Amino acid sequence: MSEGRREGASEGMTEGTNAAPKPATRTAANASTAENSCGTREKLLRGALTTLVEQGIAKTSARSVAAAAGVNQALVFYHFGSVDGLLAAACRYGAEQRVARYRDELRSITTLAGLLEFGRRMHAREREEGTVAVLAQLLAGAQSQPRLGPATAAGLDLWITEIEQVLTRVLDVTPLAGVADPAGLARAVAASFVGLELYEGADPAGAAHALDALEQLAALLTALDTLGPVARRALRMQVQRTLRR
Amino acid sequence: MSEGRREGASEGMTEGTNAAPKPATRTAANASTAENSCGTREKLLRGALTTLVEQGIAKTSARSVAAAAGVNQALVFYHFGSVDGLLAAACRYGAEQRVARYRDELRSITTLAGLLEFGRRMHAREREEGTVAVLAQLLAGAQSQPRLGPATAAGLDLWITEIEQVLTRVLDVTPLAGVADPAGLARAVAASFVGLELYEGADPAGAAHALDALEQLAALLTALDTLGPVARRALRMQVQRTLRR
DNA sequence: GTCTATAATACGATAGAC
DNA sequence: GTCTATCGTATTATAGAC
Repeated sequence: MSEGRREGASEGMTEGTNAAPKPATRTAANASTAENSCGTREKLLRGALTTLVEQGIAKTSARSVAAAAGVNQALVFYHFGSVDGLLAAACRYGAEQRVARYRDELRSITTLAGLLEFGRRMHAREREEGTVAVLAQLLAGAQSQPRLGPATAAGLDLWITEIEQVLTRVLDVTPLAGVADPAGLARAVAASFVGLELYEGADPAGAAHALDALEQLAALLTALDTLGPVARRALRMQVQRTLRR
Repeated sequence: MSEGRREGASEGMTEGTNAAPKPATRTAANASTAENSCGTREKLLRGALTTLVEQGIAKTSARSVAAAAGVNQALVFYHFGSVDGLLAAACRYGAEQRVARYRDELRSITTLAGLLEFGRRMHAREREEGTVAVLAQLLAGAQSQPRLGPATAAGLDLWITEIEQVLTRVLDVTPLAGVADPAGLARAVAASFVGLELYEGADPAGAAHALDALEQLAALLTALDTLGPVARRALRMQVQRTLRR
Protein backbone atom coordinates (compact mmCIF):
# COMPACT_ATOMS: atom_id res chain seq x y z
CA MET A 1 0.00 0.00 0.00
CA SER A 2 1.42 3.33 -0.93
CA GLU A 3 2.25 5.02 2.29
CA GLY A 4 3.68 8.22 0.88
CA ARG A 5 0.74 10.40 1.77
CA ARG A 6 0.90 13.93 0.58
CA GLU A 7 -1.39 16.67 -0.48
CA GLY A 8 -0.28 19.74 -2.29
CA ALA A 9 3.19 19.84 -0.85
CA SER A 10 4.83 18.86 2.36
CA GLU A 11 3.45 22.09 3.71
CA GLY A 12 3.53 25.83 3.26
CA MET A 13 0.69 25.66 0.73
CA THR A 14 -2.36 26.13 2.84
CA GLU A 15 -3.53 29.59 1.92
CA GLY A 16 -5.14 29.99 -1.49
CA THR A 17 -7.84 27.38 -1.73
CA ASN A 18 -7.30 26.86 -5.39
CA ALA A 19 -6.89 30.21 -7.08
CA ALA A 20 -3.54 31.67 -8.01
CA PRO A 21 -1.17 30.94 -5.15
CA LYS A 22 0.95 33.97 -5.92
CA PRO A 23 -0.28 36.18 -8.71
CA ALA A 24 1.22 39.05 -6.77
CA THR A 25 2.49 40.92 -9.78
CA ARG A 26 -0.27 41.17 -12.37
CA THR A 27 -1.58 38.54 -14.82
CA ALA A 28 -5.13 39.09 -13.60
CA ALA A 29 -7.79 40.43 -15.96
CA ASN A 30 -6.44 38.16 -18.67
CA ALA A 31 -8.81 35.35 -19.56
CA SER A 32 -8.44 35.47 -23.29
CA THR A 33 -8.64 32.44 -25.51
CA ALA A 34 -5.18 32.73 -27.00
CA GLU A 35 -2.88 29.81 -26.64
CA ASN A 36 0.72 30.67 -26.21
CA SER A 37 0.82 34.29 -25.22
CA CYS A 38 -0.79 33.95 -21.82
CA GLY A 39 0.64 33.30 -18.41
CA THR A 40 2.14 30.00 -17.47
CA ARG A 41 -0.76 29.29 -15.19
CA GLU A 42 -3.23 29.42 -18.04
CA LYS A 43 -0.94 27.48 -20.32
CA LEU A 44 -0.99 24.71 -17.77
CA LEU A 45 -4.78 24.82 -17.46
CA ARG A 46 -5.17 24.55 -21.21
CA GLY A 47 -2.49 21.91 -21.39
CA ALA A 48 -4.32 19.88 -18.78
CA LEU A 49 -7.55 20.02 -20.76
CA THR A 50 -5.97 18.96 -24.03
CA THR A 51 -4.00 16.20 -22.34
CA LEU A 52 -7.12 14.85 -20.67
CA VAL A 53 -8.86 14.75 -24.02
CA GLU A 54 -6.02 13.27 -26.02
CA GLN A 55 -4.46 10.90 -23.52
CA GLY A 56 -7.17 10.28 -20.97
CA ILE A 57 -6.94 10.50 -17.20
CA ALA A 58 -4.70 7.44 -17.05
CA LYS A 59 -1.90 9.09 -19.01
CA THR A 60 -2.35 12.59 -17.66
CA SER A 61 0.69 13.41 -15.55
CA ALA A 62 2.58 16.52 -14.55
CA ARG A 63 5.03 15.76 -17.31
CA SER A 64 2.53 15.12 -20.08
CA VAL A 65 0.58 18.25 -19.20
CA ALA A 66 3.70 20.36 -18.99
CA ALA A 67 4.79 19.05 -22.38
CA ALA A 68 1.42 19.96 -23.89
CA ALA A 69 1.64 23.40 -22.29
CA GLY A 70 5.23 23.88 -23.39
CA VAL A 71 6.45 24.69 -19.91
CA ASN A 72 8.60 23.06 -17.30
CA GLN A 73 7.25 20.18 -15.32
CA ALA A 74 8.12 21.66 -11.93
CA LEU A 75 5.79 24.58 -12.56
CA VAL A 76 2.80 22.33 -12.10
CA PHE A 77 3.69 22.00 -8.44
CA TYR A 78 4.63 25.62 -8.04
CA HIS A 79 1.31 26.86 -9.37
CA PHE A 80 -1.09 24.15 -8.28
CA GLY A 81 0.64 22.19 -5.54
CA SER A 82 -0.12 18.81 -7.05
CA VAL A 83 -1.38 17.16 -10.20
CA ASP A 84 -4.91 16.74 -8.94
CA GLY A 85 -4.85 20.34 -7.80
CA LEU A 86 -4.15 21.27 -11.39
CA LEU A 87 -6.87 18.98 -12.70
CA ALA A 88 -9.44 20.35 -10.29
CA ALA A 89 -8.60 23.88 -11.35
CA ALA A 90 -8.64 22.91 -15.02
CA CYS A 91 -12.07 21.38 -14.60
CA ARG A 92 -13.54 24.60 -13.30
CA TYR A 93 -11.63 26.63 -15.86
CA GLY A 94 -12.85 24.57 -18.79
CA ALA A 95 -16.44 24.37 -17.67
CA GLU A 96 -16.72 28.09 -17.03
CA GLN A 97 -15.17 28.85 -20.37
CA ARG A 98 -17.46 26.55 -22.33
CA VAL A 99 -20.68 27.44 -20.59
CA ALA A 100 -19.95 31.11 -21.13
CA ARG A 101 -19.37 30.36 -24.78
CA TYR A 102 -22.72 28.67 -25.22
CA ARG A 103 -24.81 30.61 -22.74
CA ASP A 104 -26.48 32.88 -25.28
CA GLU A 105 -27.19 29.99 -27.58
CA LEU A 106 -28.65 27.93 -24.75
CA ARG A 107 -30.91 30.73 -23.66
CA SER A 108 -32.41 31.07 -27.10
CA ILE A 109 -33.59 27.45 -27.23
CA THR A 110 -37.36 27.18 -27.10
CA THR A 111 -38.18 23.59 -28.04
CA LEU A 112 -37.12 20.15 -26.96
CA ALA A 113 -36.00 19.37 -30.47
CA GLY A 114 -33.99 22.55 -30.35
CA LEU A 115 -32.24 21.37 -27.20
CA LEU A 116 -31.34 18.06 -28.75
CA GLU A 117 -30.18 19.72 -31.91
CA PHE A 118 -28.02 22.01 -29.84
CA GLY A 119 -26.52 18.99 -28.13
CA ARG A 120 -25.71 17.45 -31.44
CA ARG A 121 -24.21 20.59 -32.83
CA MET A 122 -22.12 21.30 -29.77
CA HIS A 123 -21.04 17.70 -29.68
CA ALA A 124 -19.76 17.86 -33.26
CA ARG A 125 -18.19 21.27 -32.96
CA GLU A 126 -16.36 20.56 -29.75
CA ARG A 127 -15.28 17.10 -30.68
CA GLU A 128 -11.69 18.07 -31.24
CA GLU A 129 -11.60 20.21 -28.15
CA GLY A 130 -13.27 17.55 -26.10
CA THR A 131 -15.25 19.75 -23.77
CA VAL A 132 -17.46 16.95 -22.56
CA ALA A 133 -14.74 14.33 -22.78
CA VAL A 134 -12.82 16.27 -20.16
CA LEU A 135 -15.68 15.97 -17.72
CA ALA A 136 -15.94 12.28 -18.45
CA GLN A 137 -12.25 11.71 -17.81
CA LEU A 138 -12.34 13.71 -14.61
CA LEU A 139 -15.41 11.88 -13.38
CA ALA A 140 -13.57 8.65 -14.01
CA GLY A 141 -10.54 9.96 -12.17
CA ALA A 142 -12.63 11.17 -9.26
CA GLN A 143 -12.83 7.56 -8.16
CA SER A 144 -9.27 7.59 -6.88
CA GLN A 145 -8.66 11.28 -6.35
CA PRO A 146 -11.28 12.49 -3.90
CA ARG A 147 -10.43 16.05 -4.66
CA LEU A 148 -11.72 15.71 -8.21
CA GLY A 149 -15.18 14.74 -7.07
CA PRO A 150 -16.35 18.16 -5.88
CA ALA A 151 -14.50 19.88 -8.71
CA THR A 152 -16.21 17.86 -11.43
CA ALA A 153 -19.56 18.09 -9.69
CA ALA A 154 -19.17 21.86 -9.72
CA GLY A 155 -18.18 21.82 -13.37
CA LEU A 156 -21.18 19.70 -14.28
CA ASP A 157 -23.42 21.96 -12.23
CA LEU A 158 -22.61 24.86 -14.49
CA TRP A 159 -24.04 22.89 -17.37
CA ILE A 160 -26.93 21.57 -15.35
CA THR A 161 -28.02 25.04 -14.34
CA GLU A 162 -28.21 26.14 -17.95
CA ILE A 163 -29.97 23.00 -19.10
CA GLU A 164 -32.47 23.30 -16.30
CA GLN A 165 -33.47 26.75 -17.45
CA VAL A 166 -33.91 25.51 -20.98
CA LEU A 167 -36.02 22.57 -19.85
CA THR A 168 -38.19 24.73 -17.64
CA ARG A 169 -38.90 26.98 -20.58
CA VAL A 170 -39.39 24.18 -23.06
CA LEU A 171 -41.56 21.89 -20.96
CA ASP A 172 -43.74 24.73 -19.80
CA VAL A 173 -45.88 24.51 -22.93
CA THR A 174 -46.32 20.75 -22.87
CA PRO A 175 -48.61 18.53 -20.83
CA LEU A 176 -45.51 17.71 -18.83
CA ALA A 177 -45.51 21.04 -17.06
CA GLY A 178 -46.19 20.39 -13.44
CA VAL A 179 -45.43 16.68 -13.47
CA ALA A 180 -41.95 16.79 -14.98
CA ASP A 181 -39.07 17.94 -12.81
CA PRO A 182 -36.73 20.15 -14.83
CA ALA A 183 -34.00 20.10 -12.18
CA GLY A 184 -33.85 16.33 -12.10
CA LEU A 185 -34.18 15.99 -15.84
CA ALA A 186 -31.36 18.48 -16.35
CA ARG A 187 -29.11 16.24 -14.28
CA ALA A 188 -30.19 13.22 -16.24
CA VAL A 189 -29.55 15.02 -19.50
CA ALA A 190 -26.08 16.17 -18.46
CA ALA A 191 -25.06 12.76 -17.15
CA SER A 192 -26.43 11.02 -20.21
CA PHE A 193 -24.53 13.37 -22.44
CA VAL A 194 -21.33 12.45 -20.66
CA GLY A 195 -22.12 8.78 -21.05
CA LEU A 196 -22.83 9.19 -24.74
CA GLU A 197 -19.56 11.02 -25.18
CA LEU A 198 -17.67 8.15 -23.59
CA TYR A 199 -19.61 5.66 -25.62
CA GLU A 200 -18.73 7.45 -28.80
CA GLY A 201 -15.05 6.98 -28.05
CA ALA A 202 -15.52 3.22 -28.17
CA ASP A 203 -18.26 2.92 -30.78
CA PRO A 204 -18.90 6.02 -32.90
CA ALA A 205 -21.54 4.36 -35.05
CA GLY A 206 -23.44 3.13 -32.04
CA ALA A 207 -23.41 6.58 -30.48
CA ALA A 208 -24.77 8.15 -33.65
CA HIS A 209 -27.47 5.53 -33.67
CA ALA A 210 -28.37 6.41 -30.10
CA LEU A 211 -28.60 10.11 -30.87
CA ASP A 212 -30.91 9.43 -33.79
CA ALA A 213 -33.21 7.46 -31.55
CA LEU A 214 -33.26 10.22 -28.96
CA GLU A 215 -34.22 12.65 -31.66
CA GLN A 216 -37.25 10.54 -32.38
CA LEU A 217 -38.14 10.51 -28.72
CA ALA A 218 -37.91 14.29 -28.62
CA ALA A 219 -40.20 14.42 -31.62
CA LEU A 220 -42.77 12.45 -29.69
CA LEU A 221 -42.70 14.82 -26.77
CA THR A 222 -42.94 17.71 -29.16
CA ALA A 223 -45.93 16.10 -30.82
CA LEU A 224 -47.64 15.93 -27.46
CA ASP A 225 -47.86 19.66 -27.65
CA THR A 226 -50.24 19.39 -30.58
CA LEU A 227 -52.78 17.26 -28.77
CA GLY A 228 -56.18 18.77 -28.21
CA PRO A 229 -57.02 20.10 -24.75
CA VAL A 230 -59.13 17.09 -23.87
CA ALA A 231 -56.44 14.56 -24.66
CA ARG A 232 -53.84 16.68 -22.87
CA ARG A 233 -55.95 16.80 -19.77
CA ALA A 234 -56.54 13.07 -19.83
CA LEU A 235 -52.88 12.37 -20.38
CA ARG A 236 -51.78 14.60 -17.57
CA MET A 237 -54.10 13.02 -15.09
CA GLN A 238 -53.01 9.61 -16.20
CA VAL A 239 -49.37 10.49 -15.64
CA GLN A 240 -50.12 11.66 -12.15
CA ARG A 241 -52.11 8.53 -11.44
CA THR A 242 -49.30 6.33 -12.72
CA LEU A 243 -46.79 8.12 -10.56
CA ARG A 244 -48.92 7.83 -7.48
CA ARG A 245 -49.32 4.14 -7.93
CA MET B 1 7.13 1.60 -27.80
CA SER B 2 6.34 -1.83 -26.47
CA GLU B 3 7.14 -4.13 -29.31
CA GLY B 4 6.72 -7.43 -27.54
CA ARG B 5 3.51 -8.45 -29.22
CA ARG B 6 1.98 -11.58 -27.96
CA GLU B 7 -1.11 -13.00 -26.42
CA GLY B 8 -1.12 -15.35 -23.50
CA ALA B 9 2.46 -16.47 -23.86
CA SER B 10 5.13 -16.41 -26.52
CA GLU B 11 2.96 -18.46 -28.84
CA GLY B 12 0.96 -21.63 -29.20
CA MET B 13 -2.17 -19.75 -28.24
CA THR B 14 -4.29 -19.69 -31.31
CA GLU B 15 -7.04 -22.06 -30.34
CA GLY B 16 -9.18 -20.85 -27.46
CA THR B 17 -10.36 -17.36 -28.33
CA ASN B 18 -10.10 -16.03 -24.82
CA ALA B 19 -10.41 -18.88 -22.40
CA ALA B 20 -7.56 -20.27 -20.33
CA PRO B 21 -4.36 -20.43 -22.33
CA LYS B 22 -3.23 -23.66 -20.79
CA PRO B 23 -5.81 -25.30 -18.61
CA ALA B 24 -4.34 -28.60 -19.74
CA THR B 25 -4.65 -30.22 -16.35
CA ARG B 26 -8.10 -29.45 -14.99
CA THR B 27 -9.55 -26.22 -13.59
CA ALA B 28 -12.19 -26.16 -16.31
CA ALA B 29 -15.85 -26.43 -15.43
CA ASN B 30 -15.19 -24.09 -12.55
CA ALA B 31 -16.77 -20.70 -13.04
CA SER B 32 -18.14 -20.23 -9.60
CA THR B 33 -18.34 -16.92 -7.85
CA ALA B 34 -15.96 -17.81 -5.07
CA GLU B 35 -12.99 -15.59 -4.59
CA ASN B 36 -9.89 -17.38 -3.58
CA SER B 37 -10.34 -20.97 -4.59
CA CYS B 38 -10.22 -20.53 -8.34
CA GLY B 39 -7.37 -20.48 -10.80
CA THR B 40 -4.88 -17.67 -10.92
CA ARG B 41 -6.29 -16.49 -14.19
CA GLU B 42 -9.68 -15.89 -12.71
CA LYS B 43 -8.23 -14.35 -9.61
CA LEU B 44 -6.56 -11.81 -11.84
CA LEU B 45 -9.75 -11.13 -13.77
CA ARG B 46 -11.66 -10.53 -10.55
CA GLY B 47 -8.81 -8.50 -9.13
CA ALA B 48 -8.82 -6.30 -12.21
CA LEU B 49 -12.54 -5.62 -11.84
CA THR B 50 -12.33 -4.70 -8.17
CA THR B 51 -9.28 -2.56 -8.75
CA LEU B 52 -11.00 -0.69 -11.56
CA VAL B 53 -13.94 0.00 -9.29
CA GLU B 54 -12.00 0.96 -6.21
CA GLN B 55 -9.03 2.77 -7.69
CA GLY B 56 -10.17 3.83 -11.13
CA ILE B 57 -8.41 3.30 -14.43
CA ALA B 58 -5.71 5.80 -13.49
CA LYS B 59 -4.44 3.70 -10.60
CA THR B 60 -5.02 0.31 -12.13
CA SER B 61 -1.65 -1.31 -12.75
CA ALA B 62 -0.23 -4.80 -12.94
CA ARG B 63 0.94 -4.39 -9.38
CA SER B 64 -2.30 -3.07 -7.93
CA VAL B 65 -4.35 -5.74 -9.66
CA ALA B 66 -1.99 -8.49 -8.55
CA ALA B 67 -2.21 -7.21 -5.00
CA ALA B 68 -6.00 -7.27 -5.13
CA ALA B 69 -5.89 -10.77 -6.57
CA GLY B 70 -3.34 -11.95 -4.05
CA VAL B 71 -0.97 -13.25 -6.68
CA ASN B 72 2.40 -12.32 -8.05
CA GLN B 73 2.71 -9.36 -10.33
CA ALA B 74 4.59 -11.21 -13.04
CA LEU B 75 1.63 -13.50 -13.59
CA VAL B 76 -0.27 -10.69 -15.22
CA PHE B 77 2.15 -10.81 -18.11
CA TYR B 78 2.33 -14.55 -18.19
CA HIS B 79 -1.42 -14.97 -18.47
CA PHE B 80 -2.44 -11.87 -20.41
CA GLY B 81 0.69 -10.54 -22.06
CA SER B 82 0.16 -6.98 -20.93
CA VAL B 83 -1.94 -4.89 -18.60
CA ASP B 84 -4.37 -3.79 -21.26
CA GLY B 85 -4.64 -7.41 -22.36
CA LEU B 86 -5.78 -8.21 -18.85
CA LEU B 87 -8.21 -5.29 -18.78
CA ALA B 88 -9.73 -6.23 -22.11
CA ALA B 89 -10.24 -9.79 -20.90
CA ALA B 90 -11.62 -8.59 -17.59
CA CYS B 91 -14.11 -6.39 -19.41
CA ARG B 92 -15.51 -9.30 -21.33
CA TYR B 93 -15.41 -11.53 -18.29
CA GLY B 94 -17.31 -9.07 -16.11
CA ALA B 95 -19.91 -8.19 -18.70
CA GLU B 96 -20.67 -11.80 -19.54
CA GLN B 97 -20.93 -12.68 -15.90
CA ARG B 98 -23.31 -9.84 -15.07
CA VAL B 99 -25.53 -10.12 -18.07
CA ALA B 100 -25.90 -13.83 -17.43
CA ARG B 101 -26.83 -13.02 -13.86
CA TYR B 102 -29.60 -10.65 -14.87
CA ARG B 103 -30.73 -12.22 -18.11
CA ASP B 104 -33.79 -13.95 -16.71
CA GLU B 105 -34.81 -10.87 -14.81
CA LEU B 106 -34.40 -8.70 -17.89
CA ARG B 107 -36.47 -11.00 -20.00
CA SER B 108 -39.37 -10.83 -17.60
CA ILE B 109 -39.69 -7.05 -17.84
CA THR B 110 -42.85 -6.00 -19.61
CA THR B 111 -43.23 -2.28 -18.96
CA LEU B 112 -41.10 0.80 -19.30
CA ALA B 113 -41.50 1.52 -15.63
CA GLY B 114 -40.35 -2.02 -15.00
CA LEU B 115 -37.20 -1.42 -16.99
CA LEU B 116 -36.40 1.71 -15.04
CA GLU B 117 -37.13 0.02 -11.78
CA PHE B 118 -34.81 -2.78 -12.80
CA GLY B 119 -32.12 -0.24 -13.53
CA ARG B 120 -32.56 1.26 -10.13
CA ARG B 121 -32.52 -2.04 -8.37
CA MET B 122 -29.48 -3.32 -10.22
CA HIS B 123 -27.76 -0.03 -9.67
CA ALA B 124 -28.25 -0.25 -5.92
CA ARG B 125 -27.46 -3.92 -5.62
CA GLU B 126 -24.31 -3.81 -7.66
CA ARG B 127 -23.04 -0.59 -6.22
CA GLU B 128 -20.37 -2.24 -4.14
CA GLU B 129 -19.35 -4.53 -6.96
CA GLY B 130 -19.32 -1.70 -9.44
CA THR B 131 -20.52 -3.58 -12.47
CA VAL B 132 -21.31 -0.47 -14.42
CA ALA B 133 -18.48 1.54 -12.95
CA VAL B 134 -16.08 -0.89 -14.54
CA LEU B 135 -17.45 -0.13 -17.97
CA ALA B 136 -17.20 3.57 -17.28
CA GLN B 137 -13.59 3.30 -16.21
CA LEU B 138 -12.69 1.19 -19.21
CA LEU B 139 -14.45 3.55 -21.57
CA ALA B 140 -12.44 6.36 -20.07
CA GLY B 141 -9.26 4.35 -20.46
CA ALA B 142 -10.08 3.43 -24.05
CA GLN B 143 -9.05 6.95 -24.95
CA SER B 144 -5.37 6.13 -24.58
CA GLN B 145 -5.38 2.35 -24.94
CA PRO B 146 -6.83 1.56 -28.35
CA ARG B 147 -7.19 -2.05 -27.45
CA LEU B 148 -9.77 -1.27 -24.80
CA GLY B 149 -12.10 0.37 -27.30
CA PRO B 150 -13.33 -2.80 -29.01
CA ALA B 151 -13.32 -4.70 -25.73
CA THR B 152 -15.56 -2.22 -23.93
CA ALA B 153 -17.77 -1.82 -26.97
CA ALA B 154 -18.25 -5.58 -26.95
CA GLY B 155 -18.98 -5.55 -23.21
CA LEU B 156 -21.53 -2.81 -23.63
CA ASP B 157 -23.09 -4.63 -26.55
CA LEU B 158 -23.97 -7.53 -24.29
CA TRP B 159 -26.08 -5.15 -22.24
CA ILE B 160 -27.42 -3.35 -25.28
CA THR B 161 -28.67 -6.56 -26.82
CA GLU B 162 -30.65 -7.40 -23.72
CA ILE B 163 -32.03 -3.90 -23.33
CA GLU B 164 -33.04 -3.81 -26.97
CA GLN B 165 -35.14 -6.91 -26.53
CA VAL B 166 -36.83 -5.42 -23.51
CA LEU B 167 -37.53 -2.16 -25.33
CA THR B 168 -38.91 -3.92 -28.36
CA ARG B 169 -41.30 -5.83 -26.16
CA VAL B 170 -42.23 -2.86 -24.03
CA LEU B 171 -42.70 -0.29 -26.75
CA ASP B 172 -44.69 -2.64 -28.89
CA VAL B 173 -47.89 -1.82 -27.05
CA THR B 174 -47.46 1.95 -27.15
CA PRO B 175 -48.08 4.50 -29.89
CA LEU B 176 -44.32 4.52 -30.23
CA ALA B 177 -44.22 1.18 -31.98
CA GLY B 178 -43.07 1.79 -35.52
CA VAL B 179 -41.66 5.26 -34.94
CA ALA B 180 -39.32 4.49 -32.06
CA ASP B 181 -36.09 2.63 -32.75
CA PRO B 182 -35.42 0.08 -30.01
CA ALA B 183 -31.86 -0.57 -31.17
CA GLY B 184 -30.89 3.08 -31.00
CA LEU B 185 -32.76 3.66 -27.77
CA ALA B 186 -31.06 0.66 -26.21
CA ARG B 187 -27.71 2.26 -26.96
CA ALA B 188 -28.87 5.53 -25.54
CA VAL B 189 -30.13 3.83 -22.41
CA ALA B 190 -26.89 1.91 -21.86
CA ALA B 191 -24.70 4.96 -22.43
CA SER B 192 -26.89 7.10 -20.20
CA PHE B 193 -26.70 4.52 -17.47
CA VAL B 194 -22.93 4.64 -17.63
CA GLY B 195 -23.01 8.42 -17.44
CA LEU B 196 -25.35 8.35 -14.47
CA GLU B 197 -23.07 5.89 -12.72
CA LEU B 198 -20.11 8.21 -13.18
CA TYR B 199 -22.18 11.16 -12.08
CA GLU B 200 -23.17 9.37 -8.93
CA GLY B 201 -19.53 9.00 -7.98
CA ALA B 202 -19.21 12.77 -7.90
CA ASP B 203 -22.68 13.78 -6.73
CA PRO B 204 -24.84 11.00 -5.28
CA ALA B 205 -27.74 13.28 -4.42
CA GLY B 206 -27.80 14.75 -7.90
CA ALA B 207 -27.83 11.30 -9.45
CA ALA B 208 -30.76 10.21 -7.29
CA HIS B 209 -32.57 13.35 -8.32
CA ALA B 210 -31.95 12.51 -11.97
CA LEU B 211 -33.28 8.98 -11.56
CA ASP B 212 -36.44 10.28 -9.93
CA ALA B 213 -37.03 12.57 -12.87
CA LEU B 214 -36.52 9.76 -15.33
CA GLU B 215 -39.08 7.73 -13.48
CA GLN B 216 -41.60 10.47 -14.06
CA LEU B 217 -40.76 10.50 -17.73
CA ALA B 218 -41.30 6.76 -17.92
CA ALA B 219 -44.65 7.27 -16.27
CA LEU B 220 -45.60 9.63 -19.04
CA LEU B 221 -44.73 7.16 -21.74
CA THR B 222 -46.62 4.50 -19.85
CA ALA B 223 -49.62 6.77 -19.63
CA LEU B 224 -49.57 7.12 -23.38
CA ASP B 225 -50.65 3.54 -23.49
CA THR B 226 -53.96 4.47 -21.94
CA LEU B 227 -54.92 6.96 -24.59
CA GLY B 228 -57.93 6.18 -26.67
CA PRO B 229 -57.43 4.87 -30.20
CA VAL B 230 -58.27 8.20 -31.79
CA ALA B 231 -55.72 10.16 -29.78
CA ARG B 232 -53.10 7.46 -30.32
CA ARG B 233 -53.57 7.63 -34.05
CA ALA B 234 -53.35 11.39 -34.07
CA LEU B 235 -50.26 11.34 -31.90
CA ARG B 236 -48.54 8.79 -34.04
CA MET B 237 -49.12 10.72 -37.21
CA GLN B 238 -47.96 13.88 -35.54
CA VAL B 239 -44.72 12.22 -34.48
CA GLN B 240 -44.05 11.06 -38.00
CA ARG B 241 -44.82 14.51 -39.35
CA THR B 242 -42.46 16.10 -36.85
CA LEU B 243 -39.70 13.71 -37.74
CA ARG B 244 -40.10 14.28 -41.43
CA ARG B 245 -39.88 18.01 -41.07
C1' DG C 1 8.84 32.86 -11.74
C1' DT C 2 11.40 29.65 -14.11
C1' DC C 3 14.98 26.45 -14.71
C1' DT C 4 18.16 22.16 -13.61
C1' DA C 5 19.04 18.43 -10.87
C1' DT C 6 17.74 14.98 -8.12
C1' DA C 7 15.51 12.02 -4.55
C1' DA C 8 12.22 8.42 -3.82
C1' DT C 9 8.97 5.68 -5.56
C1' DA C 10 6.06 3.11 -8.94
C1' DC C 11 5.67 1.16 -13.26
C1' DG C 12 5.78 -2.41 -17.40
C1' DA C 13 8.11 -6.09 -18.69
C1' DT C 14 11.67 -9.87 -18.80
C1' DA C 15 14.98 -13.61 -17.26
C1' DG C 16 15.65 -17.41 -14.87
C1' DA C 17 15.33 -20.40 -10.66
C1' DC C 18 12.13 -23.64 -8.90
C1' DG D 1 2.67 -22.30 -13.43
C1' DT D 2 4.67 -19.55 -9.97
C1' DC D 3 8.18 -17.06 -7.71
C1' DT D 4 12.36 -13.77 -7.04
C1' DA D 5 15.10 -10.50 -8.86
C1' DT D 6 16.00 -7.13 -11.80
C1' DC D 7 16.46 -3.66 -15.88
C1' DG D 8 15.02 0.57 -17.72
C1' DT D 9 11.84 3.99 -17.56
C1' DA D 10 8.28 7.28 -15.80
C1' DT D 11 6.30 9.28 -12.01
C1' DT D 12 5.51 12.91 -7.98
C1' DA D 13 7.68 16.17 -5.62
C1' DT D 14 11.46 19.02 -3.66
C1' DA D 15 15.88 21.79 -3.37
C1' DG D 16 18.36 25.22 -5.01
C1' DA D 17 20.59 28.00 -8.77
C1' DC D 18 19.31 31.86 -11.61
